[in-house]
Amino acid sequence: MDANGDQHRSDPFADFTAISAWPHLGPDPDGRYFFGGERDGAALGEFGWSLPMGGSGGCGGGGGSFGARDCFGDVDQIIGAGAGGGQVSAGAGSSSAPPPPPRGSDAASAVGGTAGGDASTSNRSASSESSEDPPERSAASGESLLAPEKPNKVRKKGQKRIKQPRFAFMTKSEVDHLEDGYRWRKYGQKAVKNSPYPRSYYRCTNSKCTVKKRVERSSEDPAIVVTTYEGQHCHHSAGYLRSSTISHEATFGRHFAYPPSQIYHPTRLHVPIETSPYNLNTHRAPTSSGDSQRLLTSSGERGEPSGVNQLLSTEGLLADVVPPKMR
DNA sequence: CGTGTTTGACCTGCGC
DNA sequence: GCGCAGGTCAAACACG
Repeated sequence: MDANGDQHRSDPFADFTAISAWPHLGPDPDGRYFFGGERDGAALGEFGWSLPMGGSGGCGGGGGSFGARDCFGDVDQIIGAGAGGGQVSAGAGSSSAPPPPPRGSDAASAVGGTAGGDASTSNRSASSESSEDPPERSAASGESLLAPEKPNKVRKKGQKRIKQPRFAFMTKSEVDHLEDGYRWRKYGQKAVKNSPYPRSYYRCTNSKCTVKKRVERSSEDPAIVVTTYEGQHCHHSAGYLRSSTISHEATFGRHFAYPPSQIYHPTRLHVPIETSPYNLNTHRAPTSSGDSQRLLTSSGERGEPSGVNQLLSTEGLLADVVPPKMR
């Protein structure tokens, strides 16, 4: 509507510049939150994530750069050793190679990862709101994991929806919905203004988990998929395990309980993928700084072709809870 | 039958 | 207050 506010309005991440919900996280000099170093890993961990952060050490940098820690370096392999270059290896890397078991779980677990437990509660339905999923009470602890209140018509008037911690990253991929070990249920799709590509909304299928994610393609580069996660998983990726007798959670670590079918299935994740930092403020990967490249190189020179996601680096801009005003 | 997707309608926040 | 766009709901539908 307001042509003026189009930019802002269409910017799904415009509000990512708020205060951190995590005490151990701090803003970059420019006030933004990037994943870098252990603090970032911690942040991701709190999301129940162990995103590859690039090569080991030394990658941390000033504003915008995100350092990669060893713990995440391992993850790099998992997601896929970068083929270097920073540009997509369309068709490059053979995609059949199964990713090595993630070992970065220690970092994540150290952070608590999903251990936070009641980090999030269900907001899926009015019913869940009533009984066994009491509103978030961890806010007091500073985690700001506020109750995922029913964000719809059922929600009482005046009650504002509270944003949950979010982070985003962009990935070069042919597929929109990247596997991350969790089960997601698509609950909506909307056309995005100024973009020919729709935005899809997913919710974790775990009834007690309120994590959501939005997936959309960059209007600037259709090859790039921007994934935004919101909230924290209050469970492990057990959803997949139901169909698997193999506990990858036990094998790979809590944060990488990938189902065999997802990890090794050549037809599901064979598309070369490259994930790069995503500046939620600028909607761009900080390619100019070369951070991505460096990270990519540091983690990708293993030369291991990856059939799975090539998560080169993640500068998921940590977004976090912003003043309860978005809805 | 259970689970997931599609899609139009509806709600909400925000700028004007 | 209005209108737009983002976000969500929920019925219908598809699929294994």
